[in-house]
Amino acid sequence: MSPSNLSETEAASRLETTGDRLTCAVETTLDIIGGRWKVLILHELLRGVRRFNELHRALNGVTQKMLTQQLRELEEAGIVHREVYPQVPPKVEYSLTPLGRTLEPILDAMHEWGNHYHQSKLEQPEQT
Amino acid sequence: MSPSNLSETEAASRLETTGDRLTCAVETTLDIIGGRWKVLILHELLRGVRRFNELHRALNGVTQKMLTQQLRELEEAGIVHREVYPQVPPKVEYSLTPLGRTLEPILDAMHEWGNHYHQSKLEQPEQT
DNA sequence: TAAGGTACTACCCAAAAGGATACTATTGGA
DNA sequence: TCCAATAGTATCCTTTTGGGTAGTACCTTA
Repeated sequence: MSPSNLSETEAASRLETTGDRLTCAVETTLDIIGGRWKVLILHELLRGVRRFNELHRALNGVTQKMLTQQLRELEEAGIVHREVYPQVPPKVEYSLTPLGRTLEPILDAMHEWGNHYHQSKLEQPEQT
Repeated sequence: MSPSNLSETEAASRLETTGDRLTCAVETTLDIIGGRWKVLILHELLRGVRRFNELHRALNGVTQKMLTQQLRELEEAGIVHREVYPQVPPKVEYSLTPLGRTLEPILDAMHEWGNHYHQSKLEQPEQT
């Protein structure tokens, strides 16, 4: 269960060759940012620290339950940091961890491709 | 409903400012590659043309139904091309369209980040 | 005394995604 | 004659995901 005598790089790259899921590293990324609200949360947090209700207002349409749920998943993945201030009324601040911030290039690339895609769809709406 | 008198770039960038989904371009990308098997299919097709059964064998564990479904969605999005040879037994070849090939940098970035993530998890398995 | 704000949980429900199994048409080969 | 191979459908079922509503604790303000 532990990495034992493997070096860390060996252990990490083994995830690439073990079993039959050859691109599981891509799927790992997808697992983490693939939720319904995750990229929107990430987008907000890339701009700075946010309180729960700030996120709730920024992500028009999200329910409290969903927001909590997605934040917990991101927290568990080590992407966001949750800072609770023991005061009343409660105050909780969410921010990106250093690891979370490394997602920025991917978000950017996806943003760019999304635009590129819309563009190409406008140029050639359908091509059977 | 039609782009009418907007230039294409104007129309495309409007998707960024209209409504409350500010990062919808990122979500567009996620919609397209976010399926359970999509990135694996993309990974295979980035290496070359594949027949249905070749994909079926390469994606260990996928059912025919799921494979067909995901391929149809990718085809509809203009990402993959489906070439049917009218012969018996049937022969169908799947390949990436030029648009599909533009996804490669994103897949690469996600692959790299996934490895980076595994790496960091090995270094710091948990940090409450 | 009552309402309001914050950051949640608990419970229930609907829809979507994913999957197992069986079936199809056609022809070549044993 | 019967089986295998290809590229699928069709039908049913389970799991996951997403969401709505209500309720909670505590303090401040009116």
